[in-house]
Amino acid sequence: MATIKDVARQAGVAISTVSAVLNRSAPVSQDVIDRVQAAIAKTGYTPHAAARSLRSGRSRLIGLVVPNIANPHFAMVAREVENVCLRAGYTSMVYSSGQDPRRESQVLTMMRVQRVAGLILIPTRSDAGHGAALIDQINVPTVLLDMQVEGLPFDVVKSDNAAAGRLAAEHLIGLGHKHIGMIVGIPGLATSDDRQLGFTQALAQNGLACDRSWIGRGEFDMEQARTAAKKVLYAAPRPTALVAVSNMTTLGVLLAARDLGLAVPRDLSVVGIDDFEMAALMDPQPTVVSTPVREMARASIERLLDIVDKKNAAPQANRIFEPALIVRSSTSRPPA
Amino acid sequence: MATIKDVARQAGVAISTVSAVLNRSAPVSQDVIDRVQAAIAKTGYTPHAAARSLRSGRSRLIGLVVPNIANPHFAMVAREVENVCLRAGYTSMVYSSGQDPRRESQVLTMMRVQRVAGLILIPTRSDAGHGAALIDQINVPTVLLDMQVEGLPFDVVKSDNAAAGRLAAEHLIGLGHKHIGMIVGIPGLATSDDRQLGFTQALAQNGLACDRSWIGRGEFDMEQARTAAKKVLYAAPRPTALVAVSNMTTLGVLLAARDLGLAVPRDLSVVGIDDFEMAALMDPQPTVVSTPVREMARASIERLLDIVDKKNAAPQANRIFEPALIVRSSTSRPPA
DNA sequence: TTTCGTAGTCGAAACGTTTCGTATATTGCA
DNA sequence: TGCAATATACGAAACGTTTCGACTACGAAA
Repeated sequence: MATIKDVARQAGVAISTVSAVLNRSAPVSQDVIDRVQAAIAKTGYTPHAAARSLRSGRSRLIGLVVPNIANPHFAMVAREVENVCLRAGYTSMVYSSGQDPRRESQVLTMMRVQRVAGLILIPTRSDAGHGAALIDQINVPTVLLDMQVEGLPFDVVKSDNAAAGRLAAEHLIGLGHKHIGMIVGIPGLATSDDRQLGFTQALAQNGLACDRSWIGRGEFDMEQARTAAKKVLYAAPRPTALVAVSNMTTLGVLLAARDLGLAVPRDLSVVGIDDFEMAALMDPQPTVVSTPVREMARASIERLLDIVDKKNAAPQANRIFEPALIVRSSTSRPPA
Repeated sequence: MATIKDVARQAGVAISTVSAVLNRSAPVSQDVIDRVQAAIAKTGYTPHAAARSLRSGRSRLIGLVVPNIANPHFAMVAREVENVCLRAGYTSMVYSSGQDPRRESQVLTMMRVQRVAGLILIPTRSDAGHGAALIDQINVPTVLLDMQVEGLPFDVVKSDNAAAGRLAAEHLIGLGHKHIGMIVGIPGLATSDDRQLGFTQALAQNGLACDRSWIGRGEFDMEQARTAAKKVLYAAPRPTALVAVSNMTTLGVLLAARDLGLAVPRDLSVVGIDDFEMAALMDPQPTVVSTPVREMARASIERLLDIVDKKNAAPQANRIFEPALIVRSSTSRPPA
């Protein structure tokens, strides 16, 4: 492949001059600019990112770590990040942590090997212990997406998760449900914990108790949520409504209801947190607390690039987005 | 950050010896190995991918270009590729072409700048003209996924698209439909063309004509497919069944039917090509010709790594996977 | 006319590795 | 005991850039 040296020879100028043209880093006469550009075209020169980043110490690579790229929710995040990066002359690099701290660590190492200039991280845990583990694995500007991690001093872009849980519960309470359960995710993960907290608070404020057996642990996975929901639905008395902590959880709950021959919403109301692109074509069409995924993704990458480009490196207040209830057909008044 | 130099100093050996330990590229005594490893642990050394790839001329980066990472179908592909790469010590880099040749070209340039060691490409067009344009943009081992491109000498991993179209049509014919239309994608794109070809052949073999007004162009996009399908469904006589060329197209068709107040499958049967993970929770549950996405993705990355690692660089016969019909509730006999 | 500042260009060093030829120590064998 | 062969370790060059100090012209100010 042609190198900057070939371009320089072809244009009859010094290597450093070509570099100056390429980076607009020093004044160059129009004549030379033209010759260099002609030489670039003629040689088919493509800059060598590795050489560039080795010498300059800056990589123009952005790492994105999501729980699972195959989950449409996170795929959407990846798409937004990709778009912003491409426009800004950065290259993004997406990897899945699989919600597993060990794999997360492996992925972070890879990101370090690649010397990414910045990181957007959806963490696998949010407790202080995990924060302590993460802190010496991360040595670049980072924005946390979806939740805070205790002990990590990075900017956070998230939605108001407690509000989401509250909204879901209040909707069901408003419909007259008294026996409301929830399928949560992984304890120690703020998205799950906060949503559960809001849920519990809403129940308490309305004088409702939540039986322990009505809380199931679904691990953000469809099949696990399905199993957990079935267990909850075997409880006596059986809850008449269930809140699902995430999109995959919602699918699991819906399948569990079907497994048990329960009609939604007649026998069981379900409200999910996080919306589905295909909601209109689902059966039932899920009532959902939706979160502005794209806006959040965009906010996080834009904030990150600001920091990386030194436009505004000072840590800022967390960006917190408001969730919104979307009522569809998976909820109704409880059976008489 | 610690460099190999720091490790060498700490271990009291030469830089080249550390390198030999790191890469097992020369015999080193056990004593030295131990000292080097201790030094690595102590200094927290992380290799510098850019320096490594600059010097060695090999990057251990794999590029993946898909139409749209936000489409769950392609997100699944990305996930498989990611997994295989991680296990093999490679790093993958996913980008979306947006089905737009200009953006595809931009993405390919980026991949060249990054000096990827190999490429998995789902092309935006498959005609000879596009092949000619691509050939001088690609200078690394490449595997084409989903379809061939005329004039490109690369290995191909795809499904039997004509068979998919045939399967879809034959299912509808078997149910007794006489008026069958199809919403296709972009002409000049083999996935679409071949599926349409199989579809047309099946009709012809069964003595059925396909009115031109029953073919709509949906561009692999939900909204465009919706519009195209509505137009087709305004035709007189209106088709009693529609085949949709892709997953997004199927969604568009289903929405179009709903827009026009047509019940599926009572008033209109629909069979899609490519399955949905959430099929069980859809209304109607789509009858579909499914394609082994994950297996294809895995086959393509494994083949690519074989080539890149020089294990087997000779071009091989295309890998062609067989599609399968999955009958659900979006198809039935035509209205009397 | 001299001096100074500035636009334009150049050359060489440096970034962190790998690679390869060379040097040294150790072993096996005559 | 001596010598070839082998096993280890080393040093320096090179990969393709960016960066920075130095040099040359030339026009403006004194």
